[in-house]
Amino acid sequence: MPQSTTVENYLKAIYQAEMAYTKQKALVPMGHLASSLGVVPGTATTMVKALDDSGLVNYEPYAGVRLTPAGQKLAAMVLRRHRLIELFLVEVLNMSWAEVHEEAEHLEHAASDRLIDRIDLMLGRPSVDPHGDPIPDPDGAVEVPHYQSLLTCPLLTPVILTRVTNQDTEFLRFLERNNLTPGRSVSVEARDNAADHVLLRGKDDQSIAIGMRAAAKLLVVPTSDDAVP
Amino acid sequence: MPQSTTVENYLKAIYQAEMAYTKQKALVPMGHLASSLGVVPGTATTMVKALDDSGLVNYEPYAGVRLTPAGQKLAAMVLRRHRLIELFLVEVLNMSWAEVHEEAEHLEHAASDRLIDRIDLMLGRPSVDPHGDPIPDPDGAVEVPHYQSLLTCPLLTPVILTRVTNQDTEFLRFLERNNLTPGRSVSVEARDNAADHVLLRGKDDQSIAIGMRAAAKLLVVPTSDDAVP
DNA sequence: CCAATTATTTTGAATAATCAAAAAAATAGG
DNA sequence: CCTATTTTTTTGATTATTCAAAATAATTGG
Repeated sequence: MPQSTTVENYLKAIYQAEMAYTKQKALVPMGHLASSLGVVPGTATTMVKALDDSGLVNYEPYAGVRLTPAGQKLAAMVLRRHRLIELFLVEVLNMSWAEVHEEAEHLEHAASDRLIDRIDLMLGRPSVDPHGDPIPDPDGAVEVPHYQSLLTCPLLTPVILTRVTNQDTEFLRFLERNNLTPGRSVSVEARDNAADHVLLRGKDDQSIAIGMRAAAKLLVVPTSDDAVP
Repeated sequence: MPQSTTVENYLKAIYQAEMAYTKQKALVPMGHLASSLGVVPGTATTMVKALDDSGLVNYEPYAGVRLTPAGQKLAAMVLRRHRLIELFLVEVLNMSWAEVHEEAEHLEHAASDRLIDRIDLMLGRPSVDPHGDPIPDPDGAVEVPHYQSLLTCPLLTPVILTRVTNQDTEFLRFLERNNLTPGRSVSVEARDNAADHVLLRGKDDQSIAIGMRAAAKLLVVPTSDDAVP
């Protein structure tokens, strides 16, 4: 039987690809899965066939993979552990926002349900992690609000940074240095497709240019969204 | 290259066998190592030969293994992580004294040095874990006081329970139910070799009989040991 | 000190996860 | 609708870890 850490990593990668890469419709291509796991394509094929045999995914040769309900549940539990651990490390152990992802990447496979429940309780059953990623509930349910990004939000209008969909430590450190962390208010001064940049201005009136690739990873909500009267 | 979790478990087992089983003199026999790791003897032989090649142990065929200084250091780090994690789970997350061993058994391989240092700091650089086991310092140094056990301490004299050298969950739960946790005061009323039991009386004046095997695992210090005047 | 027992090592095989590189299938552009 | 390119799968090996069982060495009690 396969080792659970490996299975968990495959399921997590497929889950995240289903979320981000394709918009719920299509299958996840083998090539994408392989590269996101850092293995050669042949390895992914072999493993995915084994996961199919275990009933965790549906594998369609030459087309791609998709999680079964059982696979979705397991993947959501891995993400739940990961995100609760991240928040715990930041809130309770004062670890750096930029570095907890790496740590959680290992701990997510070692923490028991009992421990995760303690953490969940201690943090007050939180719904998002320090990067704004939603924390699946114990049944695997997640609500994923439809956010705009710094690439799509209106110009010259203050918005609140709400979620960062990139866990690269260097990138997070850059954001931290420039006060671009969840909860902060910013507005987009200008976008320039040719220059491939987005010009931001924060509350501190400092102006920063970031690339469009990066801007797409920063999700926002309108300021004063006292919607639903 | 071998996977670190496996190596860590072998080194830890050898380290603990060197401590407990033999009193620093002899080599750890393969049979003992194999059974404490739950593998067949042949597996232990194979693995130990690989560890020897890595310079972590000295293996003497038909005689046994011993850790090299490098192996000792690594083993001490595993134990340091394990014990700090146990204490953290009890102190900060309010987990049960009897159950944290199992949890730490997994987390010890996943926690980074940075995390362990945060935990160490938060707990005030503690020197013992919830079972009274000493926590190695970051250089691998441990001070192991010479304790008496409930099998060797004087009769009818109050002593303080200081360390429990058995991590079996059922056993720990039994101790917890009977108020036999570190810090408690007890005295040995009687010992009966034929009956294989030791009769204890706690502060609450309840009397409990435990087997001699068990009594040997409960280490104690004399009450009011204001030694060193 | 030798036979019987016990401990250890060796051998051969299995499983999990991976890679490199060859083969096959799918896709895209003229 | 074919060829060139890209993607995926297959094949053959490799490494880490393990077991079962045979072979060998060590020990122990007459």
